[in-house]
Amino acid sequence: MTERESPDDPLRLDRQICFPLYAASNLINRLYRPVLSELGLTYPQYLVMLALWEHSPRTVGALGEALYLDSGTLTPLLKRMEQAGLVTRQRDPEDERRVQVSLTQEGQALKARARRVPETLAAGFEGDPNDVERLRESVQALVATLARHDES
Amino acid sequence: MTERESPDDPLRLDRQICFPLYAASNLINRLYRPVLSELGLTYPQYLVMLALWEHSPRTVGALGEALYLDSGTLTPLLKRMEQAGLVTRQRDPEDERRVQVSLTQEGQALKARARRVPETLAAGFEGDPNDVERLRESVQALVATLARHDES
DNA sequence: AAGATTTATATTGTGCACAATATAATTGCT
DNA sequence: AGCAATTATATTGTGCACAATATAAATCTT
Repeated sequence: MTERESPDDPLRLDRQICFPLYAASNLINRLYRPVLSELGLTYPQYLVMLALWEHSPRTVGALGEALYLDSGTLTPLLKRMEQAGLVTRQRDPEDERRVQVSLTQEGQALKARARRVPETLAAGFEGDPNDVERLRESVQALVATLARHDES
Repeated sequence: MTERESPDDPLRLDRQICFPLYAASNLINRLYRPVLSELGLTYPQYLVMLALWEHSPRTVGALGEALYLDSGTLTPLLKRMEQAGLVTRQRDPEDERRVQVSLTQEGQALKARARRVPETLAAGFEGDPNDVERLRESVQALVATLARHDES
């Protein structure tokens, strides 16, 4: 049996800010999974599609900057999406180091089927939409801070 | 080129609540990694240690409930921690279905070396501690909601 | 008490996430 | 022009996360 009752121990699980963010991310992934699987997407693939629906084509690097991911994650993920017929990947003739990722017609068309995803999942978040909105802004601010520290 | 300027499109990346949580979780993992690697821990292993430092032994199921993880994630992770000499895993003689996970002396002793982890990483979060505290409570509340939906 | 049901953990297979490294193209320097 | 440094993506290897399934022990039912 380990020690009991240390309300001021900085190592208590419920005093960490990192843990609820980690748990929330896992739970969200689990919540989205069945909905997105009907579209043939995983959650990270859905994020790539959101980015491309806003602006296509984009380089691998631009996608990574938008999603805070690197090529080690994106390259195999994009290859699977290419296999699925959602995107094409081609070297930029202007700069052969770059790879341009473009939506296919099928990928563009998938947006129509995805339109109801946010409202479908809104139930899982419950509560006052204003609270959710404030939370989103707070976490966005935190992400900006963390990203700044990550670069340096 | 994809469509331009749709500020009210519910599929815009910056309107999602899920994405900043996902990004924050990844960035935190990245931030903790070098610090925890000096302790020989990954971030999920660190969470298991936090849970066990509060209360050991615990069953695999109890750990999973505390961390919102299932046996498919925990079993291999705990085996690696056993290999590292941090925990032991033994079937509960009272109920042979259960596996009790206990801290070893080495695992217990690691807590002393981990004490400075939270303050070491606090810099990455910056800002007013009160703001961070409020954010933690908001995300904890969200996790509770998501967990409730996850069960049903 | 025997069989059906439930519970707890383990296993298998897929897809991230990332550090470290490799490769090749571009840029900068002299 | 020639070569070093930088940049962009790909590859390799490790460790999660999870759905689906398997296995075995405990409980429930009659």
